[in-house]
Amino acid sequence: MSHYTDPFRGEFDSLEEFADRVSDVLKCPVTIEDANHRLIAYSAHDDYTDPARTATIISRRVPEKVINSLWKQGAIPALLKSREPVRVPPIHDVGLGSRVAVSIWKNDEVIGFIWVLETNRTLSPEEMEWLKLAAKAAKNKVLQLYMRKNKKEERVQELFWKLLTSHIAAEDEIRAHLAAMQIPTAPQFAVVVFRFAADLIAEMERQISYLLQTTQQLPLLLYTTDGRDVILLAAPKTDQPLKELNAFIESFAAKMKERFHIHDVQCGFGGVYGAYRLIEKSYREALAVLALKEKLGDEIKSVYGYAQLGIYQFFDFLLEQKRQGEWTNPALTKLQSYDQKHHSDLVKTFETFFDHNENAQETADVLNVHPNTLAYRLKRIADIAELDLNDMNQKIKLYIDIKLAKYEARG
Amino acid sequence: MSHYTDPFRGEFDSLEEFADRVSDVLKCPVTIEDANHRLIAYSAHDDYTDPARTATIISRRVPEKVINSLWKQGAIPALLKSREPVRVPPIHDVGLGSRVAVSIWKNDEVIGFIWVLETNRTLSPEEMEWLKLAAKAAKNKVLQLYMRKNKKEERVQELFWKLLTSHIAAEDEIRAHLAAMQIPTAPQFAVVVFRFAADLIAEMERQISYLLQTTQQLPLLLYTTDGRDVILLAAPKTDQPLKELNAFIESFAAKMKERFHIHDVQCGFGGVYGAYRLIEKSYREALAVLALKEKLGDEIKSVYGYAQLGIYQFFDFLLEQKRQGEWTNPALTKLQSYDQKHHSDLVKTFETFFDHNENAQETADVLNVHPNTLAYRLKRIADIAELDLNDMNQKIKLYIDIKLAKYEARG
DNA sequence: CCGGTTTTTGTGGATTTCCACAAATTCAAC
DNA sequence: GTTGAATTTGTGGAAATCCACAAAAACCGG
Repeated sequence: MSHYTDPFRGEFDSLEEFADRVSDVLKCPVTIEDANHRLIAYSAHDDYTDPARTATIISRRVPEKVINSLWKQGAIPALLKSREPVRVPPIHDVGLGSRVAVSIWKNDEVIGFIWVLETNRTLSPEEMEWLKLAAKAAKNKVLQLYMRKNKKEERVQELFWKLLTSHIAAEDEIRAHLAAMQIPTAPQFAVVVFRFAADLIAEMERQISYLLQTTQQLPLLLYTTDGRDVILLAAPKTDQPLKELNAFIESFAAKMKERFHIHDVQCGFGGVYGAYRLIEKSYREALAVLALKEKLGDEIKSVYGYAQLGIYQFFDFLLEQKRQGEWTNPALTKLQSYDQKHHSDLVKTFETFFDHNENAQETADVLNVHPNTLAYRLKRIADIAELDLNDMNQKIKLYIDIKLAKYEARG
Repeated sequence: MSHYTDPFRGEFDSLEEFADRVSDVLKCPVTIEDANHRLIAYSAHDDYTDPARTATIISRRVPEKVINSLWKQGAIPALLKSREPVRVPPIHDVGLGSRVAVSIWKNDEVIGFIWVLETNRTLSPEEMEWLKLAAKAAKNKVLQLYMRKNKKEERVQELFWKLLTSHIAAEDEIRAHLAAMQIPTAPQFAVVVFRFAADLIAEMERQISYLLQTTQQLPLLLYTTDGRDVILLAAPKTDQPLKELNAFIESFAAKMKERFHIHDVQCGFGGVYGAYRLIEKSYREALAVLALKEKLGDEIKSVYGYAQLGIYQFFDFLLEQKRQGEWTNPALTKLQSYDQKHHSDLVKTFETFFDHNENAQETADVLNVHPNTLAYRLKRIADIAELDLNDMNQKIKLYIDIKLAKYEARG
């Protein structure tokens, strides 16, 4: 244990062997992860591990909730900033015992981590120094994996683009390709597109990739980028795929903001399908959502899925129709001219009423008027526009025409 | 007063003179009407007339409510069947005193009526015979008017067709033509089309024309026919034109049924416009309503106006889109397959719910289920289709897709 | 036929809506 | 300014909705 010997010098056949060596030296269980918290290797001769480590080994990746708490607690940010070992106090919530970690660097990029679980002892400062040496020694081995993975990823991305552009039509062929690349199949999937404010630079892409890799909410089969867009093939597991996808997107956006201070992420996803040849359709739909968001802004702020676009799905068609034919809604025209003449807000009232699901209370609150006022205005609208408020059909038409007018104005 | 003199032999300059003569002979006020109850002439030297006669003379036509009661009471049907005079007892509701009437015939067609108001005397049988002679004597004079009017009508119809087909574009020119034919202008109008079960034969056309002529609910500017269709240019007077038009159509259909036993009359009307060049558009819209009715049947049974078609206005367009693109609503698909598998009625439930304006009570009644059942099903629908029941947008989309599927199935 | 799930119906009470009417306020035009 | 119409707000009671819970009833696979 003198400071001029490097216990990690020499060749190791595998990272497993290396992990065992580190474990031997430090007399603690050791795990080695890549930059995305995927398990690369772990020491085998340990009598005790905490639940977090067990789970990591079982699933070959660090559980998301553990990663989350390590972010919150500050360990991961620290590891990403410095080459010094970091001690993490126990976090009982997620079954994490006390441990020490160090990041593995290649130039100025983190490519992995070594974790040392302090089972019933505490590493001495000297041992901490050794850990630093271990991180340096691990670099080359980890890098090899990293390179190999990147190579594979390139080929996979190429396949993804073929799917996104419908360059392979035969379902069998697609299945074969996926199998060859060890990409799991899934009964249903959808294309998700995140669109950032500017073209993606390497640094940012790494952060995004990191976030996606560590997400375990829903399996991500394929991944690629295109200018400002990050494109994913996500495979929801339950029979409520839309909920899953929405939750995933919300959490992704939240993490982007909180960890990397990146706001301004738009997102859309297409239909959930079960046939691979429909990937292209799902992609088109995802792009359609984003295009609509650009136009409509707030109107559909919290909508991500094409399926949830509702009537906006066919707004492009309608607008085209409207522009070529003489499409007028006399009812709307009357209301508009009434509004103009009397400085009233009938159109907006109706729109808001429908925006809030015909809920009187809610609408009145939003408009800052008495519920009776709302009722009065609706009656007025019915009179002026000769609209039968009991006829959903007519109401829908008016609503669509109002939205369409807005859409047209911006479009 | 002997039976071998005809007091109406000889020449009369005008029908007015003739009316006076009849009045002199029978010692009662006399009015002469054409087949459509328009006033042609009336005797002048009368000291007493009842309110019905006064109104007739003022407006130069028999008030509609009087016509109605004469139909109900049976006088007009009798006059149309026989050449014998008919005595009508007083009908106080409409200000009608006791009177005797006879129809004026040309071949086997009624071309007018002579009315004799029995002010303070009752016609004797012999006087009734004289009245028959008067009817015969009036024939030629009335016929002249009738011919002249028909000639004019032909030219007017020609003009109407020009308008219906947009053969005259300049507003001024149209206005000039109308003025030349003494057709009143109107600030707003719409094209109404009645479509009968079969091509119109002369007899039926006469009945229709009669009904339209005697309608005073709303001014009818122009009239023509085309195969099974009767085409009108109607000019609503109020600022609730749709209500007027609907009422007119309902009452027309009711009278058709009740007086002439003609069912199976479809009807549609186009938009209400103020510019003559839009007559063609209104006509196209009226035809669109009829075409949709053919397809959708019950769905829009009680809708006549294009404006009230609501979402169906753009169904043709949507259908086209649906057919060429891959337009699927996964939510609907899921519901349908659920229905199939479990023999349930989720789609129909949702549709009915919306058909009845999202009214729980009403819908439950129509479906013959407990309101709680309805609530349960809706929650189930939300789960299965991943539909947010608080999001009007999504609900509308589903509703439209349901209707569109129906429409497609029939179209 | 059983056992479990899904669906339907029932109950009761808190909450909300609906409606009619009236008072107060605003607005516009004379 | 005044006047009258249009609009907003307030009030109260009947009706409807919402919700949670529970008991039936129907359905389904073994």
